[in-house]
Amino acid sequence: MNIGEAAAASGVSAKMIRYYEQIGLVAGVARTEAGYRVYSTSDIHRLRFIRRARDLGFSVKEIGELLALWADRGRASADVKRIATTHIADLEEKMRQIREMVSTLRHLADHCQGDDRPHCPIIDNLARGDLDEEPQKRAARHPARV
Amino acid sequence: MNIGEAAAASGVSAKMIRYYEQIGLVAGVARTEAGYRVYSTSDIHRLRFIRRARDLGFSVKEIGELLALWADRGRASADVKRIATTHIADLEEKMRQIREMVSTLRHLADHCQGDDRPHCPIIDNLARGDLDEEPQKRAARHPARV
DNA sequence: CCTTGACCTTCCCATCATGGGAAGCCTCAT
DNA sequence: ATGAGGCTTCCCATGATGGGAAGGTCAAGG
Repeated sequence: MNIGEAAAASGVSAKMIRYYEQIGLVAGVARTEAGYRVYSTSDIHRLRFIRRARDLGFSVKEIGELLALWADRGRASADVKRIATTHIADLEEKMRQIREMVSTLRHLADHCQGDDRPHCPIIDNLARGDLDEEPQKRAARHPARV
Repeated sequence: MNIGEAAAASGVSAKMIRYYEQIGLVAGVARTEAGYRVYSTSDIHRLRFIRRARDLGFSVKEIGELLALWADRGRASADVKRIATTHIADLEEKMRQIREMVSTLRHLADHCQGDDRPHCPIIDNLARGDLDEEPQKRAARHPARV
């Protein structure tokens, strides 16, 4: 199987397949004499695993760990679960941040006339919004970019 | 005011202040003879506006538009509101995606024993999870990285 | 047998917002 | 005058992804 067919079969773009190979997420596969990459069905399975994990928002680093556990017949399911629950917590933290933004924004937008006059609570809030609602909240919020 | 003081006063790091200047979000400010940037209080206000907008998740591009509207005494509040509501919709879309991930993951994690045995529904799902629940859903999901 | 188009290869660049760090200059307090 | 700490510019890295160029390869049809 060519990389193009592998991409179609796995749902991972050819670009990304090469990238995953480069960063070591998938081992270098076989090559034809001309240098074309050749994929086996087990390579495809691995790529599908990766794609599914990406769809669930796992980082490449986490996927590497999951792949290792997948291959490890003597794994402890606790190790898998730990990765998953940590990831869930990350996602929930992001959701919390977004929810807070949305609630502030919606409140402001609801009070904006949205007509052709200049007065606008949204602009007002940005222009004189308090800088320091709760300092440590900001500090906690800052690292995680939304 | 030096850039360091401006950073402390605005909540925007010196690095980012220089960056915003470079991409034109803030105009080049005055300089001392030695080349040090000097900030006025109105510069600080602008930086605070930017920081507040960043905290609400606006992109740099959107902030540029908001800054222009802020400066425009003849603006229509409808223009501001449009930017805000579009942004709200973006955030809500992200939230929806994350929520879906979390719900899948939580379901899987709830059924994982988390002990020292290898059996694990999380790994099983990744390994043989359907690739194509709803193709167009995936397509819609893909562009927006979480 | 040769051409053509669709593939493949590598390499470089861009995104977006942010931080790290080096090399060198400036300023202020001692 | 000296040293600490600030400032300057410049380059690099992040994470996951796409775009595109230059050039090699393969298969099908004339």
